[in-house]
Amino acid sequence: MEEKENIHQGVEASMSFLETSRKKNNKVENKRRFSDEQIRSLECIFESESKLEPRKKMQLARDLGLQPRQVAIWFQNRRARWKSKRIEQEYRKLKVEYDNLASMFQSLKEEKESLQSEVQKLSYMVETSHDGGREAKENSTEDGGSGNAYGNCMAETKERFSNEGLEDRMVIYSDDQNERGLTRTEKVDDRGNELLRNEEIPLTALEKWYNVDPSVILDQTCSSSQWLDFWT
DNA sequence: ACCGAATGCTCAGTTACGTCA
DNA sequence: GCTGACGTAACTGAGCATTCG
Repeated sequence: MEEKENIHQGVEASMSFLETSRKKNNKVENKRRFSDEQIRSLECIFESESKLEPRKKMQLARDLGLQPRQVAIWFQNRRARWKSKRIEQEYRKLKVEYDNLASMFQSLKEEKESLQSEVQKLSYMVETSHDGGREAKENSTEDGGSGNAYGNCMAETKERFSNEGLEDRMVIYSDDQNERGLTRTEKVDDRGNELLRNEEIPLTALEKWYNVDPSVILDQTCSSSQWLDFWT
């Protein structure tokens, strides 16, 4: 009963619309909104099919007391509204994903910076201990060749490092258990062991694990800013 | 088979009206 | 009552597919 009244109301609205809709310049003079019932029916059909076949359009127009053109325009506008809503939803979803990635990138960036400064610190420590070795070697020649154990050890190691590959360096340490190793052991007892444990091993380990020179890592990570620029 | 006009549909963009705070 | 924002019915023009002579 109420439904029929609604449709009747809609039909009346549509009829008055048709009678008075067009005047000068083809402009709509008295635009009427569709009734709730008309909208409900249109929405109901739109849910199952967003495009209407011509026959269905005619039938629906008859049922709702509208012109087929009005039904076609309603579907057209409804598709447009649906599309803009969908674009809005997709935008929101992408924004959330972007924000998550951006914050993940930020924390990775901070972690990278802290690791870089740690590597720099370690490099500095290694460098200063190498310099200390050279000083020690110089001192040892001065006191007649008997020498400073730490200085000899470091000077020898440094020299080998500059001439040989990483694998060779590892062999040197294992070979030191032979006759040469013995003399070294004697000498190394006071300071050398501590040095190797605390400073040399971390460096060689670092080089072995990454198979690169730490200073190169620093240079590369700092300079390869193409993708970094993208984010910042 | 090919061509061009007519027709009908969709879409993006725009206009204009109705409603509401 | 006036006004600006907003939602929406309707229009416009372009592009595309189909039909028909």
